[in-house]
Amino acid sequence: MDMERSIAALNNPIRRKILEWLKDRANFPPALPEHADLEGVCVGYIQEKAQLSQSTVSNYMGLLKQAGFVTAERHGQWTFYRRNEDNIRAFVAAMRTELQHLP
Amino acid sequence: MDMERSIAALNNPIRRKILEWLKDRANFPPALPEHADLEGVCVGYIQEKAQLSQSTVSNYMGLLKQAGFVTAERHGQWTFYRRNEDNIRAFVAAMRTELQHLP
DNA sequence: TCCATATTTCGAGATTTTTCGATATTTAGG
DNA sequence: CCTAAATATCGAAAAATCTCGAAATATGGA
Repeated sequence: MDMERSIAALNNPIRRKILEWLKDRANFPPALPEHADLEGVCVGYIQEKAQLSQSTVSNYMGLLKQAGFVTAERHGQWTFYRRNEDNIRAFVAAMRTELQHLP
Repeated sequence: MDMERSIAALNNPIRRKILEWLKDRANFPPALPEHADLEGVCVGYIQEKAQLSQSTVSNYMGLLKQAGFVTAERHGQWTFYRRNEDNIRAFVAAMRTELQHLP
């Protein structure tokens, strides 16, 4: 759990938005039929919503991945990103422990 | 609750350390007798622990204050900073709500 | 093999953040 | 009023981040 890297990854409103969008696949266009069974969302769909250049979004996803908030899975030409709920929970817990003055 | 400003304020290891130090007055030198009844810690003591220039620490405390994590109280020449536990709790809760995928 | 598509990586200019020393401000005390 | 002490503010250089377009890589299909 690298707090430094995690907080840096969250220190950007679009990156935080992406994490929120990924809570629900329905926030993105329907998957292609051949991807129907796959978890996660491909970069192109995320880019479309983020309204940023493709390379910027790829960079963003790399930062979120390094921070452990998402995992990436390649399927053919596509990379599917999805939230890593365990790591996200662990980060929230760590923040709470570090910030809050617990008795 | 300005998440943008709050996260930016936390996006620095020394600023986070300062918030941790402020959990316990005992992390700093004993207060002067005439300050014995006052909550909070003066900038000089924080600077001593942070090992950064006076202006940097003053700037840091300003950022933490703007984010709502601390409050400042002037007493004579001194400014005493202390944690705002309510706001810190509120921020942790907001982070949890924003990040975690709650059912 | 060649091409099209999806994504990553690279290089660079623009912007923001960091951090400092110098200066200004505030207050206490003589 | 004058000085000293604590803190805040200002201005600037260095470092980091943001964001893009171009180029490189990976994959699937004709």
